[in-house]
Amino acid sequence: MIKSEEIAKIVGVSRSTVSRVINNYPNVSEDTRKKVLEAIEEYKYRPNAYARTLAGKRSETIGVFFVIDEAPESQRRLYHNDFFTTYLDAIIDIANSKGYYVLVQTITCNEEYEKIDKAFCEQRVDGGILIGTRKDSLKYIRDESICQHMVMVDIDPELVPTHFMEQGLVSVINSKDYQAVYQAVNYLIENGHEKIGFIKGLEKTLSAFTRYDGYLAAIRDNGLSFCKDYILEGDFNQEKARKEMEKAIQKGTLPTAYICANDYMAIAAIECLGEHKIRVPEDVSFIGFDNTQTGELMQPKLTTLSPDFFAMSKKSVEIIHQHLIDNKKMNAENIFEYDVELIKRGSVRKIN
Amino acid sequence: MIKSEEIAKIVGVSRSTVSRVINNYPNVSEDTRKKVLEAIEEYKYRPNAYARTLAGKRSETIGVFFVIDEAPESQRRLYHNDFFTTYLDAIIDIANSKGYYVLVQTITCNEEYEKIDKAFCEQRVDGGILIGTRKDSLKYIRDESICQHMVMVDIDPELVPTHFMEQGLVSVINSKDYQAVYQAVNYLIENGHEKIGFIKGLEKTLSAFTRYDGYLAAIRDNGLSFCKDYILEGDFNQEKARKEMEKAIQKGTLPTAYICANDYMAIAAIECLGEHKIRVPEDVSFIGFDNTQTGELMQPKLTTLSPDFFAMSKKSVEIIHQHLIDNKKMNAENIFEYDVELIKRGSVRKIN
DNA sequence: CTGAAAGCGCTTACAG
DNA sequence: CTGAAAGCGCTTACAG
Repeated sequence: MIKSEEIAKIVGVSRSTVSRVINNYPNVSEDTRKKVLEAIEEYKYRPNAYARTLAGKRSETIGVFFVIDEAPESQRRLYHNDFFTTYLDAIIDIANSKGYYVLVQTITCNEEYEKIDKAFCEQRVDGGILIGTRKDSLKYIRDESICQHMVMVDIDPELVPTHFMEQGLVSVINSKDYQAVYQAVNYLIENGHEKIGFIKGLEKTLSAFTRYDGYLAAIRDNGLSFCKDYILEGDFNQEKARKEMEKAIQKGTLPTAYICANDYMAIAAIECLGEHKIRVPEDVSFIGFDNTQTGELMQPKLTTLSPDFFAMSKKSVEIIHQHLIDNKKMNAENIFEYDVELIKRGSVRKIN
Repeated sequence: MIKSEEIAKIVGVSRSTVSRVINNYPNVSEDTRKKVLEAIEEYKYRPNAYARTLAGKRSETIGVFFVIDEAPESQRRLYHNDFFTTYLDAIIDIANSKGYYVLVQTITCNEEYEKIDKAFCEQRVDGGILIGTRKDSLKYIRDESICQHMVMVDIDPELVPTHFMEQGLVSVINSKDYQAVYQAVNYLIENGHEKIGFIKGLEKTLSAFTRYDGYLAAIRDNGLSFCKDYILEGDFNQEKARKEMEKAIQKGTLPTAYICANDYMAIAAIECLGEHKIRVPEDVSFIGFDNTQTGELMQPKLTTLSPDFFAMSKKSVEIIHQHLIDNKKMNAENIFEYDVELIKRGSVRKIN
């Protein structure tokens, strides 16, 4: 591997000058710059990233940390989650296109929040994106270290310590889940539904809470009576949703429509109903959340709430990029909320 | 951020000794080791990864390079591909559990193969996994640089230059797609099918070629006559599969069963048939490839060929891990092939 | 078992 | 506009 000193020797300049050319500094004569550039090209010289970083440059790397609850033996932990994969995909694309490397890590238990600190302390990453944040995430993050360029997705801004926010060290990106579900309830009401149920997500997450909250508010504001039997517990996974639906069927306490905290649970619930010859949307209508591919391919196609994952992940990268470029902290404006679209398909029926 | 020199001062030893403790070298007295460890713990000292690498240690990072054809604007490039996401997920999990970091990059055109070189040259990665390799990939990789610890997934070993293989620098991991499709054809024949069609994958990839090859061989070996009309062109994506199926329907040249180079195309084709009131499996039987979640959730559930992605990606990481630990090259044994399982579900019908 | 010194390959003030 | 020197925070022979 050729190094800057050798390039310098070849061209007949000092290492400093080679460095200036590499870093595109202005104080180099055009003639010298050209010669150096040619040598670099000819000898395929590539500056050692680690030496550069040690000497004061950035690592040009963004860390992506996924908080995952499932056991490490599970073969489909990231994969299983459309939210994660869409997000990760977009982050990689956008970060790559801006010249950043992406370092991905999973966090599967509280001790592993340590990994975030570690990545920052070891200077492996310039900024980080924390995804799938649990409510209690923040207390596992040390004040001093992490507080550089951090974007948190799906976390209640209230939970971010004030000094983090004030110093503009942490940004928060959320989708407007409350409004989304509120709108979904209204849509069902417009279609004649009055008995509207809800399948809940994993309690610990903001989105689970907010989605349910939107449901409750909409029910109340529309003067519908709250019925406990219409609420099914859930954790975003299919298994639990299926069991809860099974119970509801046995009890015979089905509403005419369900809103589900995600598509996967909707799909599982619909399957379960199908096994009992209860049909969607003829007997029960369904609205999911996340706009997964499967929801689009199934029959009937699943009506769902679609967050703009791409815009959100793009924003995540851009925030870090801006921080790094300007080398300054965020302004007051460090909470971003994105609209969620109601995608009307075949799983909701108009009733009388 | 505290550094080794300060730890040394606190404990009253030299930096060398601190370094020995960090690296778990044997030549340190138990007493000293203990004291150093305590100071490290107390002051939350973390060695700077970049300094360590520069001084001769490994970067402890594995690069994952995805070759993707779709345009950068596409919002579901990685995500869209179950093969990629499953693979990536498993790699991250396994690599993380062994203490490696994972750097992910996408390669969307020939020029971007450069990225692999760059990551290695800049010493950002110790080893690499190249996924979704096209037939002509290898010529874009420079001999000298890349030739360290590289695992290639889904590439014809014949195409790897002999000196790469001989020096044990590159390993190849494939699934037994030929045998898989061969078996699938037999399964269809057992179920009474004689008119068996095939929807092809993207020509440039090994798996597309091998899967089709397995089909051709099985047709021939079973004495069935090859019918050109039964073969639909494809590129692993739904759009093309749908169009081709539409054409076949218009021509009226449908076989009684199709094997598809992946599940996505099967799903698209089935949808297309459905729009023409042609039912699966009543009128046409289907076998997919990849065992996607969608295939499992649709009605009827898709019969499919399921590669062991998890085992394959695990092996990828383990190979690199072994290389790095032993610091030696691979033996003659550097081609690995994994069985593919036929998962029998509802999309194949027994006919007379 | 331990320490002083050189070195990893860059960047960055400092001088000129 | 350019170069010599110091420094980034580690590791690794070398001596003892």
